[in-house]
Amino acid sequence: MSQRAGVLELAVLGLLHENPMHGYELRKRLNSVLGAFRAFGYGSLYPCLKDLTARGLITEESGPPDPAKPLAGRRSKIVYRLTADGKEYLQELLGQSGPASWEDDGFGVRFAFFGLTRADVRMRILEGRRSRLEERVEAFRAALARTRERVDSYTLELQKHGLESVEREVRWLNELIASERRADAESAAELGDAREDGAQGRVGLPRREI
Amino acid sequence: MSQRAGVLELAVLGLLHENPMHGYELRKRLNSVLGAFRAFGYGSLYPCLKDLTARGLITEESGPPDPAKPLAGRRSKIVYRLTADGKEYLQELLGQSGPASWEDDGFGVRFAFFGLTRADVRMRILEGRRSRLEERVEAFRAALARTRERVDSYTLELQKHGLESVEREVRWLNELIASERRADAESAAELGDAREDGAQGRVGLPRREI
DNA sequence: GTTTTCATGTAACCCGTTACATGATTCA
DNA sequence: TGAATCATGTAACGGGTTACATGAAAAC
Repeated sequence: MSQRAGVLELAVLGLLHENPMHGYELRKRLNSVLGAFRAFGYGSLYPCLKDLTARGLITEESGPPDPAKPLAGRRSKIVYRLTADGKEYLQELLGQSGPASWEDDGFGVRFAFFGLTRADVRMRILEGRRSRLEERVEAFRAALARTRERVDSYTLELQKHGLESVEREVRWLNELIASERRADAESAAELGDAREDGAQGRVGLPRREI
Repeated sequence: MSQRAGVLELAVLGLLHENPMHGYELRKRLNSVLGAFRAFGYGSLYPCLKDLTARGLITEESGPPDPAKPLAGRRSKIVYRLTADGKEYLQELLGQSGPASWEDDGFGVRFAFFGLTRADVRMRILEGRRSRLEERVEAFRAALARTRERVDSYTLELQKHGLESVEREVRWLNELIASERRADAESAAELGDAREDGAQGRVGLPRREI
């Protein structure tokens, strides 16, 4: 149980945790938050919502009584809301930090909800991804060294671009990890020693201007 | 007909065009050439080979004719080789330049075989991908402008990293396109005006040292 | 009053994955 | 001799896409 991964499922629960929404809006938020990483269509979303409803993790509510239009509340929209069980389940998902959370599929979504994730789990995921990417860099380097002559310029160019992309992400992760460590140290200092580890919501990013 | 996309199929045909191989080696080449972009397992590869064989696009050959091969021994089980039909079909696939060739899935493989692709098709694919990415940049920018306040630092950082990644690929594409144009112009000049357009194998990349 | 966007679905399909299973060869 | 790698498969499943279908509200 609880082993059905489903990037979409996590994303839906995570977004609904912020606030209740209806399907259409959910999908937009989904594709804007996750941006380049994944794009879901209605064909995936609505069945997923049905499923989550059936499992009691979310509820379907007919549209809210419109304050501007008191009479004859239009019920066309269906607003989905996390149940208590849903919150619990989400928290359980966010507590996991296996390979699924740092592979290409999955990492983006997990990262997007780092704000709801325990600091130690965040760290494990970041480090997991980094070492995953480092493996990949290694493989790339090996491939470049191996094929050096036989391969045409296009393949070569593709591999170089790939390598640089991965290296870039590694640097990004390094910054993030350093940032997390810094924030950890700071909050430890501030709180004397009585700090509790499970604190949520703390964000220790470089914080350049938006 | 010929509408079954299949990244894997194209990759297999493309690799077998270079030289015949057996499955295991094919898979390694696959994952080294395509590197970060995709990773196939045997569970996909062998059924695909079966299918291609059934369609007469490749042939299965049992081990090499001469058993006396002590040095450089590569005694393998089943060697797959492109048939004439297979070559034709590959060429047909490489002639197409629809969305499938510039979406995330597909572009990498198409690019890897640009050496076998007509110059005009290459250009259409590069430009197609660029405009696809530019749409995405636009979407990102809009998202960043829209959510500016409501979103936590992690989501923001994710979006920024995503945006930068895409912008980086756009720059890469710009270089490639410029390079192709340059090469086009050069070969036109060299050949007077009698140049034929369908020339293959010309590669006009920046050509820094390997 | 017509087009666009919002909004909700469904059914079929597809490409590939996961997990499993097996044996042959090479290397320590 | 035993472990690692090479080498070839298969069955079941799965998460998501595509294409289709529908209708209400908003914008023009």
